[in-house]
Parts: sequence; C-alpha cells; structure tokens
Amino acid sequence: MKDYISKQTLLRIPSYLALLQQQKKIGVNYISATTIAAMLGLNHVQVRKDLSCTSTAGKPKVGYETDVLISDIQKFLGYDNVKNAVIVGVGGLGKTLLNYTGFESYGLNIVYGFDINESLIGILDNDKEIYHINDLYNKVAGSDIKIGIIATTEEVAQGVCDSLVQSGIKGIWNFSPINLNVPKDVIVQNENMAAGLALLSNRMNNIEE
Amino acid sequence: MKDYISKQTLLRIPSYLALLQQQKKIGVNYISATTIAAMLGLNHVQVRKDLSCTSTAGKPKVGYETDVLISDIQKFLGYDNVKNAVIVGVGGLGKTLLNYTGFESYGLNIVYGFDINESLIGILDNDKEIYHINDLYNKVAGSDIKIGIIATTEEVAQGVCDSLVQSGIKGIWNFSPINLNVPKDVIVQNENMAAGLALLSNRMNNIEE
DNA sequence: TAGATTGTTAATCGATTAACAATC
DNA sequence: TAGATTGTTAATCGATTAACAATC
Repeated sequence: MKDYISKQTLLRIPSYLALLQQQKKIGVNYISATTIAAMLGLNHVQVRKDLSCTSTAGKPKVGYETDVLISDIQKFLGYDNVKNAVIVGVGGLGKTLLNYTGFESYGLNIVYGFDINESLIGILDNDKEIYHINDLYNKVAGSDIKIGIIATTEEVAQGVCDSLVQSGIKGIWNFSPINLNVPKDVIVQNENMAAGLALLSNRMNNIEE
Repeated sequence: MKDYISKQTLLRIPSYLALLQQQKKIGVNYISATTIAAMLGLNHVQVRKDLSCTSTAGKPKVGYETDVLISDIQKFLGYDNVKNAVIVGVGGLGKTLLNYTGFESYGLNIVYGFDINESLIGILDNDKEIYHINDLYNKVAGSDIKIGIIATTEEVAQGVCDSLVQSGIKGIWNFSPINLNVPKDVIVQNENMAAGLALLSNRMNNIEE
C-alpha cells in the first residue's frame, strides 16, 4: 500500500469494487488479476499495481480472495469513516443522488437536501428531509457535515458554493456545468456528464470513417 | 485540427464548451487561452493544444472569438450531425437524462425511453414517450437510432444490452455498474458516478493528514 | 515438482509542460 | 514599434506495459 496514488488509479478503483461485488454475488470467492483485467479490458499488470494500493490480499497461484479485496477497497474508500454530505438542488439529478443507496461503499452519506423551490420541501420516500436553502447555514455550520453536493442550475451554483464554504464545507462535488471559485483549503470535484459522451461520439465517428 | 485526439483532450473539450457558453452569456466576446486556463485550473499551452484540435479560431494578441470557438467545438462534438438515442430504464437517473436538454450541444438527441415498469409507461412532461421494454426491438430495429443508454439496475443491464445490440445499436452509454459483453463493432462507454467521488474523498483525506 | 499466479524493477509510451518562433 | 498572444518543437514527467524474480 502506497501513500501517493495516481489519479488514474483512483478513478479505476470504484470499477474494481463494482466488479468484485458483482462476482461475489454470483459465487466467485477467489479471482485473479488476469481475470479482472480481461473483464474490464485492462492490462493485468496494471490491475495488480492498482490493487496493491488498497490491499495486500494476493496469493500466488490462488489469486485474490473476493471478500478480502472488497472489504480492503471499501476501507480504502472510507467505508469505516463515512463522511456526511448535504445536497443542494433536489430537482431531477439531485433527487436521484439523494435516493441512491450505493454511495456508502464509497464513504459518503447524504444526510439531507436543500432547495429554493417551496414545493420540493418536505420528506422524501427514503425519509430524507429537504429544507429551504435559506436554512443551509443554520443546519450545516458547526455540524459534522463536510461535503456539499451542488446539483443546481449554473446560475445559482456559485452562490450556493459560497454558502456551503461559509458553513464550513471542505469538499464540493459539483454537478453544475460551471467552474467554482473557492478558497484554497476547499476541494472541488467537477462532474461533467458530457465528458463521457464526447468520448463515445468520437469513437463512434472514428469507426464510421 | 488533428485526426487523432487523445482521450484526455476529449474529456476536457466539454468543459471548454461549458465555460465558453457561460462567458458568452455574460458578454465576453473574445477570450485568451491564458484566461481559459486560469479559470479551469489548467496549463495555457495545454488549452491551446486542445483547442487546436477543434478550431482554428485563435488570433495573436486578440485571443479566440467566443462565438467561433463555441460553434467550432459544437461542430466537433457533432452538433450538426445529432445522433438519435434511446434510454432504457427511466427511474431516477434515466428520467433525469431524458429530461435534460443540454445534450444537443454534444450531438445527442434522446428520442424516447423504455421501462419494464408498467406504471412508468406513457408520455413525460417534455412530450417524450416511454414504451414497454418488450417493444424495444420493434421500435429501434431498422430505425435511425444508433445509441442506447442503459440506466437500469445491474441485474438486467446485460439483457438490455443484448436487446439493444440485436436492434442494431452501435454505441452504448452505460450507467449501470457492470461490465457489458458486446460484439467487437459495438462501442461501450461506461459512466461511473463513484469514480469522481473516490477522487474527492482521497484528496480530502490527504489534506487532513 | 511444475505451473499459475503475485509483485517488482526496467523500458516504453503518451501526455504535459517549457522554450521559442511567428503574428497581429 | 512593442507587447500580448498564438502555435509548434523539444524536454520533461507520469503512467502503462514488458520482463523477470518470488511464491505457493
């Protein structure tokens, strides 16, 4: 296990976890790096190198024990140290994220949401509460909430970001298509749905030619 | 403009487009690579190199004309050659994608959706229709629909993928957390929400130490 | 034991950045 | 003209892959 882990490796780790959980479900108790690599279309040396960042589970001839690998990756991603988050903007995407139960494996617990639209305020099916955006500071400042998820329109994203920072948020997961200005000690992760789409289109066009 | 464009560049192009559209809106008619780089936290040489893949708009001293750059990038992404797509699985995420209007800039038009759940079948607010999954082949085979978006649970994703391939789909944008098996001439782009989350968590943990 | 696998070190490849010439 | 900018070529850096030793 290393202390510095490359960006590329970090981006691949969740896909290992997803594959392993799926394999576990169908009864695979041991799996080799070669098998994982073939299934994900990666190089087997790369898989081994990536896995060595999160786990020491490998055994020559046997491969990796699925269970151990899953729990090591979860531990690496923060499963034992789940961070609380709030989401701002609970329209389509925001509501989807708030309802999604799979983030716990990745160390994220979305505790509640905020919106400016009165009609969205209340309690969702999954018991998660939506508050008015005006209550953000009161609810978040001084709490143990350290991550803010922005799923608003781009027009209000910077304002929401400022409120989150004021309330003590240290990490922002930004789904709005805008670049946010934040103080140096706040980390922003921009999520852009269209990036993958650009790759797909380009690869499809190349094949046509 | 080059013929081969690196994966990293392709992934950045949508963020240039988003920034330019936003700048245009606030009245910026000319913009330099240095400014773009500063706003997105990138190197200015890299920005110039990336933009040279999609455009020839740059003028020394002046910079890039925002309008020209926007339309060149849109053209590059396929705005004049919009591809039709269908989406399978119109629960939370699927419905969000179907309702999202911003994909046209990226050359994607989602024409309608499919679901197995009878209660979701009908017409959405945006006039887009949802059909039963059993109608997939009849609707898609022989049509001009070339992209399938999978937003189902992982349990049914491979089956849906097989149906899409059978119906003549050549590109799959996969939001299910599973690796799909497809023939060689079909391109799969896997989208994994958790990848960005892994990066954010890791960077936050590194700062704490 | 032989063979399949892990894990590491060295070589290659690709992407980023630095230096510089060209242009308006 | 001088200076800000573009765009390209060369150097650096980081990530991937190949080769190989270690292990069960």
